[in-house]
Amino acid sequence: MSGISGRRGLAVTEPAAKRPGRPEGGKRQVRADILNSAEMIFADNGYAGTTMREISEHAGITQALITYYFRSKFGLFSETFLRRATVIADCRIENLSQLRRRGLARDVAALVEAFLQPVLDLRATAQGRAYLRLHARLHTEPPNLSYDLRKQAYDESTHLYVEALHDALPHLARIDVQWRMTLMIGTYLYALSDTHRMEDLMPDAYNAEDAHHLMQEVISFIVSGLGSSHSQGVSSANV
Amino acid sequence: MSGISGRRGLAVTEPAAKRPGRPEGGKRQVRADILNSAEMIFADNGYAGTTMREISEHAGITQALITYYFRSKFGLFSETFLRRATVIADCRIENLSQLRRRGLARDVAALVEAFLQPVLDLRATAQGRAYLRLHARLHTEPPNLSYDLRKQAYDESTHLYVEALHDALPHLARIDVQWRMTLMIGTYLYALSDTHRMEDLMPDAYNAEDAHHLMQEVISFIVSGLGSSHSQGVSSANV
DNA sequence: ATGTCAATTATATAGTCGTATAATTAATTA
DNA sequence: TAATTAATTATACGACTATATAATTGACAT
Repeated sequence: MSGISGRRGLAVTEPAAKRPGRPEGGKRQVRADILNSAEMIFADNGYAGTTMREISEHAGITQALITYYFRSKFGLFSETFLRRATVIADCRIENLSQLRRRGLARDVAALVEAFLQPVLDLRATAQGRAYLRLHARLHTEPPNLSYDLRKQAYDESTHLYVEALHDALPHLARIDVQWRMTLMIGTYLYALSDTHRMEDLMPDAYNAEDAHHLMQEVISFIVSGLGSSHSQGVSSANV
Repeated sequence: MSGISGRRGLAVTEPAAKRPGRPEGGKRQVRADILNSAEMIFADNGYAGTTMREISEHAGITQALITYYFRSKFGLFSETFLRRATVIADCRIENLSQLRRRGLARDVAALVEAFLQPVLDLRATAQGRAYLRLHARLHTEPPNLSYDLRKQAYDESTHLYVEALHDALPHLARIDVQWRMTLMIGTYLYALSDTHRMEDLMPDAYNAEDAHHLMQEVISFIVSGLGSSHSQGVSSANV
C-alpha cells in the first residue's frame, strides 16, 4: 500500500516484515498462525485439495517457513489435527473420571454428554468449527493419511467409553456396544460438521440461536439409539 | 485375438488395442469401464486426490479418452456420482409409494427401511461399496463440488420422506423431523462407509451374517433416535 | 468404392505442486 | 564484541497436473 515500507497488511494477525532475515520484535507466534490457517484450509479443501501456497498466503508468510516449522505438508497436517485432538481426548477422559466420582457413570445420557461436551464447545468459535470439519473429513481421507492419526489421538478415550457404556448397558453384548459407539460418532460428526446442508434442508427455520436446540436433538437422538432394543422395526424383509 | 502382438492384458476387463484408431471389435463398453474405475478411485482418494492418469491406467486406456467421453475431470466425477444417485433416489420414491399402497406409510421402522434399502443393497458388490464411500465422502468435499450434485440427486426424495415421517410422528414439530432426518443420514453414511474399513481390517472375520446384524443395528439405532422423546438425557448442564 | 464419422493413441503445453537450498537479518551466547 | 544460532525471504527445480490437439484406424452409410 505505502511505497517503500511495502507492508501488505493482508496477514491474519500482523503486518510482518518483508525483508529476509529474522524480524525485529520478539514472539511473533507465527507457528500458531500457520496452524490456524492450516486448520481453516485443510478443513475446507481436504488434504489433497490444499496447497502449501494457499496456507502460506493465508498466514502471511512464505512457503519455506512452513517447511522450517513442520518439515513437510503431512507434518503440518498431523500437527494441525493433533493439536486439538489430544485436548479433546484428555477432556473426555477427565469428564469420565468426574462422572465416576459423582456416581453417575452408569447414566447413559450423562456418558453421552461427557463424551460430546468437548466437541460441542468447539462450536463456539470459527476456528473450532473449522476443526470440527477437519475432524469429520479425516474419516473419509485415505487410510494412510488418517488411520494412524485417529488411532493415536482417540483410541484410548473411545475404548474407555465403550467400557463405561457396557457397564451402563449390561444387557448388550460388547460388540453391539462398539457398533453403537461407532454410530454415535458418525451421528455427531455429521451433525456438527454439516450445518450447511442443514440450512439447505430447512432454509427458513435455521438460526444460530438454535445451537442449543441442536445439541439437545443430537443428544436425545443418540441416547435413544444407544439404548434401543433390538425387537423393534424390521417389519418386512423387503419393502 | 493375437494379430499384431503388443497386447498388454493389464486392463480390468479386456486386453484392448494398443495402436491408435478405432479398435476392431464392436461394443467395448469402455465408457462403463471408465466409470467403474473412477468410482473406485474417487471413493478411495477423493476428488482432489485423484488423477486422470490413475483412472486411465486403472481402466486400461489413455487419458485423452476420458476427456473424449466426459469432457473434463469434473464431468467424469459428476457422472460417476449421478449414475447411481438417481437410481437410489428413484428407488426410494418407489418404495415410499409401495408403502402407501400397502397402508404402512405411518410405520416409522418401515419408512426407515424403505429409505435405506437401496443403499444397503449396494453393499452386495465391491463396486457398490465403492460408491457408498464416494457418497459418504461427497458430504465432506468442498461445497462447490458437492452442493449441486447432492441437491440435484437427493433433495426431492429426501423431502418426501421428511413429509412422510412427519405424518408418522405427528407429535413432533416439522423442524425436529428435519433435524432427525439429517441425523439419520449422517448415521447411515458413516456406518456404511466405515464398514468398508472394518472389512479391510478383518477380512476373514467378516461375513454376511455380520452384515445383516449390522443392518439391524443401524436400523434400530435410527428408529429409536427418530422416535426419541425430548425429556430424556441432558442430566446436568456441564459435566 | 468411397467418404464420413466414431474411437482410440500419441504428443504437446502451460501451469502448479512440494520441497530443497542459498541468502539475509536479528537475537543470543560466549 | 565476536561467533553462533534462530527466523525469515527469495529462488530454483524436477515431477506431476489437467487439458488440448493432431494423427491414426476401423465401422458404417451411400
